Amino acid sequence: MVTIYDIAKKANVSPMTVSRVINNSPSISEKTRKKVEDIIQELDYIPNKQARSLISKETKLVSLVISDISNPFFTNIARGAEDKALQAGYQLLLGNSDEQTVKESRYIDLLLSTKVDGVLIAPTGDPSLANLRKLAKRRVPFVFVDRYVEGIAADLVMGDNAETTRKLVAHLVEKGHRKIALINGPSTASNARERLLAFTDALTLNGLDLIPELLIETHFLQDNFSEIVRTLMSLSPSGRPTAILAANNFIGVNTLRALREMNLQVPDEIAVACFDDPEPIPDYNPFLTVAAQPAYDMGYIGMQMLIERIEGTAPATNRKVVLPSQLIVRKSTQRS
Amino acid sequence: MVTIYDIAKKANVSPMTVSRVINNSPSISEKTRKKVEDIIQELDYIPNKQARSLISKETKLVSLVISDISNPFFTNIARGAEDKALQAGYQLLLGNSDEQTVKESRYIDLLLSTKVDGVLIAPTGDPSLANLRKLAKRRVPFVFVDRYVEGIAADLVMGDNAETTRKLVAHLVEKGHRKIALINGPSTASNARERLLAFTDALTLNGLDLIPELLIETHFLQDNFSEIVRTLMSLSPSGRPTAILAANNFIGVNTLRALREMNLQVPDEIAVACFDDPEPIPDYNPFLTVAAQPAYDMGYIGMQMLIERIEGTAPATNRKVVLPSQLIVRKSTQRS
DNA sequence: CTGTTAGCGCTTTCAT
DNA sequence: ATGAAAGCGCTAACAG
Repeated sequence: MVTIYDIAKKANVSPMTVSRVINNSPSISEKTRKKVEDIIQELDYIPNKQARSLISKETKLVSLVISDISNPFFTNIARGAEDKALQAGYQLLLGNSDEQTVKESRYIDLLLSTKVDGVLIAPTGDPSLANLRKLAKRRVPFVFVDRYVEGIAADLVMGDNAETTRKLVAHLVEKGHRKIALINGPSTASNARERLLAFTDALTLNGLDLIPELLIETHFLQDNFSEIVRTLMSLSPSGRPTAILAANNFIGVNTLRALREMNLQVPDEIAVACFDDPEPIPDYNPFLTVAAQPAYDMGYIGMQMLIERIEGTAPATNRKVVLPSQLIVRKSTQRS
Repeated sequence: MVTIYDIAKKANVSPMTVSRVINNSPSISEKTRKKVEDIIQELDYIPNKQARSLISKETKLVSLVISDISNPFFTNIARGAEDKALQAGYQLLLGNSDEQTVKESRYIDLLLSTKVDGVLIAPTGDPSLANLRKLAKRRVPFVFVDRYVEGIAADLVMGDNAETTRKLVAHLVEKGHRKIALINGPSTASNARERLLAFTDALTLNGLDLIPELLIETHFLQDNFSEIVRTLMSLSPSGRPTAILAANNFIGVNTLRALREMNLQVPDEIAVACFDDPEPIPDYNPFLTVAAQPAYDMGYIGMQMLIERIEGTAPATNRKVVLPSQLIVRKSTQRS
């Protein structure tokens, strides 16, 4: 391996001079700089970040901790985050938690040892608090994306859950639905809590009754959706929902699948809408009505805030960026 | 920051003893081990990987360099790669090349400086050779996924392009098509080359003429697909294709979009099929007929081979793993 | 403008 | 079973 010592020897200067050239120090004569740079070229020298980090205490590594990169919502967050990171000279470490706090915890331990400069995280839910405290204790800056955790402060970029829920409910009501079921994420997740709250508000606002049987709490990633949907549709004809609102794209798609298994026609027999677009390439074969959140922007803005925190250019108070979603009405709520 | 010196002092042992405890060295008395471990717990000590890497020459960092994480094909590769990496104690750095060799090159330079232990890469095409040589020169192991580059050897995991192409063409022929257009990727990419070769073979095999106007070479990511499709469909009625085969999901979806702009009905006026599924969650609203490659497995197996190379447990000769694809016939090729 | 010294946190090598 | 010394590749702090 070529080190600054090899360069120094060949150039008849001290290693420190080589270090200065690498770091574009101004106090280097043009002549020496040229000489050293030529030899760097010749020997194809690349600085060793490990050694540099040991002194500088920065690694130029950041991490994105999300539920599952396979979900187009998180995919786009990742793409936005990577773009911003690279642009600022940071590299992105990817971690999937699969909504499991334990997996998230193991990953955070790794990050702590790797000494990443910061973490952009969509926490699994309130139990993530312990994991985030670990970061805080070691003074590793982190920023929330999509969800936050009570009891620990950080910059936050998320969708406007209240407004988005209102829009979705309003759309369904406008289509004539008066019995709308909500298949929600776990109440330990801030976005699920906010969506539930907004949902009940929206019902009231539209003069609809709140029917407890139609409020389902489940998980964003793993559950027996067939059974959940079957139970909903087995309610007495007068109590059965005519529309289902799913709290994320994964639930939405699985609801669709469950209904297909039951041979129920969407949208004729039941309407379905959800948060987040399951389409990675939007608008190619639209079916599901969705409220699409600007995932790419969330990742990009979140990473931007994180880097500002890392580099100390962020304001002292924590920022909260709330991004609007876009209602995209498609076939799944358009009765023929 | 807590270091082994802090632990050592508090435990009345030498830093070396602490190091031995951390690394599970057998030559430590149970008593000392317990004492040290307790203090590690108490002070919440986490080993510094940077310092360790400086000596051990390994970072437990690997990188995945792909075209674009937003493409579900690559998303699934990433997920497979991350699962395997984490399982083996490695962390994954993500890099998007956007099919640009220059961007890929910049990223490789970063990786070289970060001293990753290995790289799993879907090279942009033959011009990537210089980038790969940089890795080889520094003895950074790499493995090809999806595509390879002539002139440099490495383990490889890819789809069976020949067989997949044959299946797709056979399906279209069976549906009665005799004029099939191929909208292919750039000939600098190995998969595009193999697909073109297999395509012309398949035509011959099925007794169809090879019509040069129906063989389009474009890019996997950026191009004016509207114009390409428009040109194809503007051919004389006798020369116009009745089916289009797209060389990846992105081209497939954009072809669909272009046809919609032109108010041409798929599949009634023209059939479309493509390589790779654009659906992240398969089978939720099937439309496009595709040959789905096992992307998750590609990522997983590729990472596995990479780790074996890194750890020296791989065989001396380079391995080539060719995975079969699955033809999924959907509406876009089923005339009503 | 350039060089010397010391040390980042850890492990290898040799002692004891 | 444990420790002392040296050094991985680099840079901060000082000196000249």
